[in-house]
Amino acid sequence: MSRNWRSAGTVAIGLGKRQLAFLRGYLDGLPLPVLGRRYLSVGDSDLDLRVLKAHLKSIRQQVMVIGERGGREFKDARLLLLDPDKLRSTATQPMSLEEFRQERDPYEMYSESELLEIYQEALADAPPDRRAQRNERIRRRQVAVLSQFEHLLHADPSPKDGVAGWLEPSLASRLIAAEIPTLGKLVAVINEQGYWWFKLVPGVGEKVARSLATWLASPYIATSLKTTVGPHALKRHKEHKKSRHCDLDRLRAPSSGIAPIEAFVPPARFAADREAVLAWLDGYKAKPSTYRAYRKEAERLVLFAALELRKPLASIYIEQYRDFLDRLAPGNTEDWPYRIAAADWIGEPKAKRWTDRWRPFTGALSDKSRKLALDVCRTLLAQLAQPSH
DNA sequence: GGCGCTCTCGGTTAACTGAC
DNA sequence: GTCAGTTAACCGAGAGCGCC
Repeated sequence: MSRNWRSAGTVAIGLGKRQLAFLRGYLDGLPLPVLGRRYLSVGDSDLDLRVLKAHLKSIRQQVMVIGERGGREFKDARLLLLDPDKLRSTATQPMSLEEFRQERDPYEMYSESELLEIYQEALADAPPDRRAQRNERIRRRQVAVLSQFEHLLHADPSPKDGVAGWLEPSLASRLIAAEIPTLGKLVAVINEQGYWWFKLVPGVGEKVARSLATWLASPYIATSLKTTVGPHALKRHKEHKKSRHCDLDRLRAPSSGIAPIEAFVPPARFAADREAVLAWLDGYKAKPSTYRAYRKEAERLVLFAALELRKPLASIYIEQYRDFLDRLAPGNTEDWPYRIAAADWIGEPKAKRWTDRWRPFTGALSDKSRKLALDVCRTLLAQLAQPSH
């Protein structure tokens, strides 16, 4: 029975108290069928020894994974992989009284009480069996390690935890190979890349990726991590498009403060400008092409006014924006009097609006584009200046 | 996993409309 | 006819996605 993520139906480790009790009983020498009935609730049809051994192997593997959560202090976890039968069979049993009699008193010269006294003296004088003592020490350490695992079972995940401490081993190793070593990094990568993040991880497919994202988004995990994957990473693009407003929840501004207008958080005194522009844009929603073109231009103007001039729209001149557009170019560092570097205004072409890579511009504008931009902005400023606004 | 078609996006340009 | 404002279409690139 394979217990990888495909057959188990889960990517996360799902060990509980019952499984630990199963392992503890095994280490104590109880027969597997007894443990299976008592702790795993397996039916008689599953009492096949091979099935039970597979359960045992799976539990041991998961215990090793959980041991990763404990770091160095659980370096003894590998002791749990030792076969308890071997630990017992190597222990030398003391000679019985009858065997002692045949060896030391074959002709029955001693009375029962005398023989018993000699026997006890011989046992006390016998050299210690070092292997038996070592095995006994290992057994005690096994029990101690198992007790410590009880505590780890209830540990909350943290962003710094390694993926190897929480996920199925082969999955964890693939994430680590893809330079995703921690749960925090995993959430960040999923949010950055979106639903198709798993394309970055060879050997991880859509089904597993979805399962992983769902696990990370579960309330308990999200609360523990203090971060979670966004709704965009849980659904394919077309499915998500039906509820596109959700995108706005996760739009995040880079450190410069630049963000799509829907997510832009301006200083309080400019909040009214942003609202007025959004209201103006609403008037064009029935005309998608116009809405898109106007949003682009209005967005740039609002960001420029709030982040560079730090003035409300009502007090800026269109010439100031013209000067900004004239200077804007990817390599312009010398002839650049503004607060935010030109490079921070310019992003990758085709970057999605809801990613951190998005910027208002993708390069210097052509003459025609500058003219269109200024025309749209002039119209916007004129309409905002009207009394109704 | 590879391939190829489709979709989406930002930038750009051209066409359309109405006022003068 | 000219101009400003508005709208639609096109382009190129990348991502999405189905099929094999």
